[in-house]
Amino acid sequence: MTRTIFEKADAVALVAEVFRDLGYEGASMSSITARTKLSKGSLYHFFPGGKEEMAAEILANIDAWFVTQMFRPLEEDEPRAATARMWEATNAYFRSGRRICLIGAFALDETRDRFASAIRGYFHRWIKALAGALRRAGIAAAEAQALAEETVIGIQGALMLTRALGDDGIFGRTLERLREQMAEKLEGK
Amino acid sequence: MTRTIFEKADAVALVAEVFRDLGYEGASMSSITARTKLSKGSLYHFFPGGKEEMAAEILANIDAWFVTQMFRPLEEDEPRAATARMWEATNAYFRSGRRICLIGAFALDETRDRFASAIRGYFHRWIKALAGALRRAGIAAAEAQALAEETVIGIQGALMLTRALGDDGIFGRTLERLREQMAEKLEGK
DNA sequence: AATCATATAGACCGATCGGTTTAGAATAGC
DNA sequence: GCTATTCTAAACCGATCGGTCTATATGATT
Repeated sequence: MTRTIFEKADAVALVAEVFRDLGYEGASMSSITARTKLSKGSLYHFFPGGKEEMAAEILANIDAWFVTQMFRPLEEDEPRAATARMWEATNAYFRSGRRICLIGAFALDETRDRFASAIRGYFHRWIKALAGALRRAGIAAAEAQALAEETVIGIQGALMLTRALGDDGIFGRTLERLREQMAEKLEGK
Repeated sequence: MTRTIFEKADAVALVAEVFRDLGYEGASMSSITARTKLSKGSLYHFFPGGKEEMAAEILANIDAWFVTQMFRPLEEDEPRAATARMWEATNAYFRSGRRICLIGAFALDETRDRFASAIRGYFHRWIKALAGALRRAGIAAAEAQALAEETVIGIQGALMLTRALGDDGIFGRTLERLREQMAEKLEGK
């Protein structure tokens, strides 16, 4: 019996890609084992709680990435540097639109109910952190909040339309438009 | 054996709501029969091809609604009246954000592969029809295309964020913002 | 080298999946 | 009012579902 060693972090990343492709309900244990090359034994060793635990850890893992790479910088760093970093992180994470937002996808069907607080927490913190940075950069509170919301809406909408049309260009030009729109408000203030 | 009579159109609408709630993979035949009160016999009478045929007919049905209520007016009617009608139709159809876009949701997982051309066709025609109306209203071709794309992105992003945060207000204020942004470009031109 | 904890492979389980079939009730045409 | 057709109900089917379990291989500890 040959044995391949995996780290749990690898398992989380591999299973995440399957959920990203197939969705929570669409990702069956057999499709997960087939795509990740992890046996059921390995999967249930890492995730005794099965699919639900896999998804929960994946969401936590994504959230943690955004917290360190994006939310905390927005909350703590110099706002113009932090927003610049946000655009880079967004483009990198979503691979120029070829990768969907798993947390957003989960929000659209009943998977949302299982992970409602994680989903809400992620988007709430993103918007709040961004609004905070914009406010610290001198934009009025209400306008900062609205701009932050518009920005996240635009990113999510662009990810969806990219997949729907199979057009990679959409994400890049949407990000560029949102970035310029934000830059104008930052300068104008 | 009591018998309840359904029209096929009713069946399409009932099953559509189940797909909307649970997603394509999440909607099992048993959950469909339970929620719609249609027996398997009835469902397979109306849709001999099973789930896939149900979903295909639902998508066609949604598409047809948008074609008559939104796309054709945008393509043929006076552009300002047609865009005004689009905002009303959008708000009505998505029930102020409480209803998701099933076609968009399908685009996010592998369900997309089954219905790729229907999904692409729907979004492509929406953007093209809207861009055409904007051009006829005097906006330059490139700007009209970009504005149409931005608008659809904003609508879809708002639908997603509404579900993710459970906040009904998002959709309404996003629609209002997009409408005003469009109005400015229509006036400015 | 022997021991032990950890990790992997895959057979196996009951439940549920999508789908088929059979039987019977309601309606339409005559 | 009879018959043919349409539609509904639910038992039933093999396949697949998520999940459990056993056996075994590996790496760390000694």
